[in-house]
Amino acid sequence: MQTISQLARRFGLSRSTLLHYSRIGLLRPARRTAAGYRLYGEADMRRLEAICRYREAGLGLREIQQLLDGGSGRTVELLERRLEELNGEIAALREQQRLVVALLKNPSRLGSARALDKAAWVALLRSTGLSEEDMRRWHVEFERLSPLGHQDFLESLGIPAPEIDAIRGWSRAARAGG
Amino acid sequence: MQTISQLARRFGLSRSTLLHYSRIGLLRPARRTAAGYRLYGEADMRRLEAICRYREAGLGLREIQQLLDGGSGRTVELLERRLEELNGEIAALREQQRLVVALLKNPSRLGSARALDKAAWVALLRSTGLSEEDMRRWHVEFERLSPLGHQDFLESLGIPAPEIDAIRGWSRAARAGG
DNA sequence: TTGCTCCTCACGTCACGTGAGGTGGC
DNA sequence: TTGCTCCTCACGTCACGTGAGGTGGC
Repeated sequence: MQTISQLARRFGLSRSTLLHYSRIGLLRPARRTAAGYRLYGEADMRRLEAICRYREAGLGLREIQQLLDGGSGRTVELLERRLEELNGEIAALREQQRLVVALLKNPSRLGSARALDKAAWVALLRSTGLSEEDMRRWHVEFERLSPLGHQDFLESLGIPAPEIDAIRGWSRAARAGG
Repeated sequence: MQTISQLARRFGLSRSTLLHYSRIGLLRPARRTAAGYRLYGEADMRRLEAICRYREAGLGLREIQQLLDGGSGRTVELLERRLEELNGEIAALREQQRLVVALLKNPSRLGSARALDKAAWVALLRSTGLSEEDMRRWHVEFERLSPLGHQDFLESLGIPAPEIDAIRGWSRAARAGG
């Protein structure tokens, strides 16, 4: 007979995994000591081996429980269903892969920020809770950290040159003054 | 301006998904009516488009929020990381597929582990008290003492060639490094 | 007034992980 | 007595789904 941590070590599992299996009734220890310590025996080890095999195949704990307790009548059926599930999951991940590659290849779709005009951008910032004063400070900070980036950004919004000059003007002034 | 259900229908999402995005601050409506109804505008729609694109690529909501709010500086980095994640996930599912097929092909393994395939061998070693780390060291030692014997042994377990190469690869590397 | 939409909690999902607070055993 | 192991709650994870109980708008 072995304690819960001994069994966990032997199978390369965590103690909390076995606690979990015990709670849900997937693997109940053969005995308990007077103090309530779980004691696992030979039959428990064999059951745990089977559990690990099915887990590695990606079956859910509830399915495994059905297989082990309800006889092996539905084993083949469950495994074949799992095989189809796996095909679907792999196909879905391949599709995601395709999308990520497409995004990496075509940077224009990366940021929708470039597509926003001034009004939309201001609305967006407001909708995230920024006040007029917050936006003013944001411009000042942008100008301080990256003057050229600030210029590019304002141009990308389609703001006319004189207004850009004005914005950058008071952004610099605020930094100097504050 | 549109209500939450109208926006959901337009994007093929559920109302509770948009409620969720609103709660976590990923997509906050531009306005609210006096009665508290959410009202979404143009900028919100553009943001939601971007959210959907990244979701289809499998990014987490927190990552998407960082991308949309924190600028596009880390976009490429995040997408490349996602690509690597996807490679790992697909490989893991393929391995599961292999295991399911093995179980279906060899019904004797469904019950108790009789044949010494990989799973049975690992279970055996584990039942003698070897941890994951112990087994790693055991492979390294085997590779050092008898590379060809190591190869033969792995083949006898029915392990596919790429996995054998991988195991022998890190076995050699560990020896060189340690 | 009837139906439909909207709102905000609050709990459930899946397989555990992570403390908190308390106790057994050498 | 010290240090280690064990125990049982109970909450967190991730992206929502699903009621419950109450209200706005045509």
